[in-house]
Amino acid sequence: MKEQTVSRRARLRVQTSDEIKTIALQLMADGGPGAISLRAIAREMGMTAGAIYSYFATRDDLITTLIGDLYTSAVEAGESARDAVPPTDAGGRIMAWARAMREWALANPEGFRLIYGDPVPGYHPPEDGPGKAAELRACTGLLGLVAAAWPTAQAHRGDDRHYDWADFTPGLVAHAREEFPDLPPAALALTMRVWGRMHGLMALEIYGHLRTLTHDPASVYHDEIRDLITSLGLTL
Amino acid sequence: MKEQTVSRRARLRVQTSDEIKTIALQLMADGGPGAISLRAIAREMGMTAGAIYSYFATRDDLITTLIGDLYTSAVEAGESARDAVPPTDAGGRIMAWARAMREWALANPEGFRLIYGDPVPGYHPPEDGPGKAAELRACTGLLGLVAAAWPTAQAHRGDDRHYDWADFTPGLVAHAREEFPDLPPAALALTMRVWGRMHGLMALEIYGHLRTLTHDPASVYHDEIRDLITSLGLTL
DNA sequence: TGATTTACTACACGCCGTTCAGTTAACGAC
DNA sequence: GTCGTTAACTGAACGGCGTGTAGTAAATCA
Repeated sequence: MKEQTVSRRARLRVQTSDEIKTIALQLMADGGPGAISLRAIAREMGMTAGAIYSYFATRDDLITTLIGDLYTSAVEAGESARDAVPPTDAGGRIMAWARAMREWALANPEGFRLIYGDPVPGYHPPEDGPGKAAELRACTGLLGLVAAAWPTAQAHRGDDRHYDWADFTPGLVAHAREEFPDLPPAALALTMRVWGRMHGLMALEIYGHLRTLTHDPASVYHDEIRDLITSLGLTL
Repeated sequence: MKEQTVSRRARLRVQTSDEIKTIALQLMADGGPGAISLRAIAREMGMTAGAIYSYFATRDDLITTLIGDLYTSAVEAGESARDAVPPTDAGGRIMAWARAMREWALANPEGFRLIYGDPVPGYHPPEDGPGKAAELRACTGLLGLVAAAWPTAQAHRGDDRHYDWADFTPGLVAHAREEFPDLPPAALALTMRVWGRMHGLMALEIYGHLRTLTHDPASVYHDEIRDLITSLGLTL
């Protein structure tokens, strides 16, 4: 039973590590991202703050891990909503993704803030890491939605700037050309615009800037996504 | 010289208060919003932290004031860029506003974070106050841009939801109907969508989510705004 | 000139992240 | 089964934070 020997300690370690993350998420849920403090987590666990340093090198490390987990869960929400719509319905898949993302954000507003905002003064996300991996996965999802719309979107496009592969980072280019070999560079730019369009109203809503204006942000958002879909030459 | 008597003390007070705000903005500029601490400000001024409480009841009060100032400066940047374009060129005015906003955000990234993000753990903006006043002013600016586009935009609109005045907050409705009596409720929804569309890519860029994707976020943003303008039935 | 208001200091409280020497318990090898 | 090793954890400390409060000194007002 050599494979038994990796357990006990390791199992307890994973378990404790998960408990730290769970409590951190819970603290964040009621109290905002700023409520994530090593001391508060340790207090909740009946430990001292220093003990957490056995699991995470620093508080920012913990936050980076949390961001990765949250981002992954958001992307998975979008993916499964998208996959519930047949691939032939490109517009419907975009709407499904967009709605799922907004609903995830409304259900996890603090998570949204952690991913897209300033989680903590002084925190700066690392260039790589789980957060970036999840972001790339989200980009891939959006790129797929754009790819499905590309034939019709091309006809509806205005006089955009001409884009080269060199306008984008090598990592993204390699990834995109591997996943969708037929797409031109302009599709990457369009993907970012789609992302921005979904993100804008969502961010304003989550950060409370729409609350003082309208009682029905959902309708505004849905109209916006509908307009996005028709602007890609699709129907709903 | 009774009007003289309001000076000296009052003048020094205003001066000190301005110095506090200036130093706070400077601390924010190099160090992020989280670097705004009463102790750091006081240290920079050769005072103790407690002294600042003579000028601002709490740190959140100071931040609220800063947000008001910053937001006002952003809106003024947009307004003056817009006013440099003749009112007959509705599309050009939208582009001018959008470009000015993005340039302001790039020049004051920490200010943008302060206005639209989580400046500090635990800080929640008050429902009224200078920040909200500036936001209303920004809304008015956008509403004016939409109003100029409304005749053509109507023709290009899809099958949006029907909006009533009751879908919006009384304050906004009163303000909008006073400034632009001819606009229907749907124009308010469109204004929010325009706002969201400008905000989305800007927020992603400021928070660093585009940096790992493209070297030319400006072009993407400008294409997006161009598309927005044509979707309103305008030309550029 | 005397009373009062104001700006400010000094100090205290409890919070925070982080570090580190020391203790305890589990582990792997013999 | 015992022993050296390693990992988890404690407890105390350091410096920094926002926020109060008591007291002082100066400017203002009557």
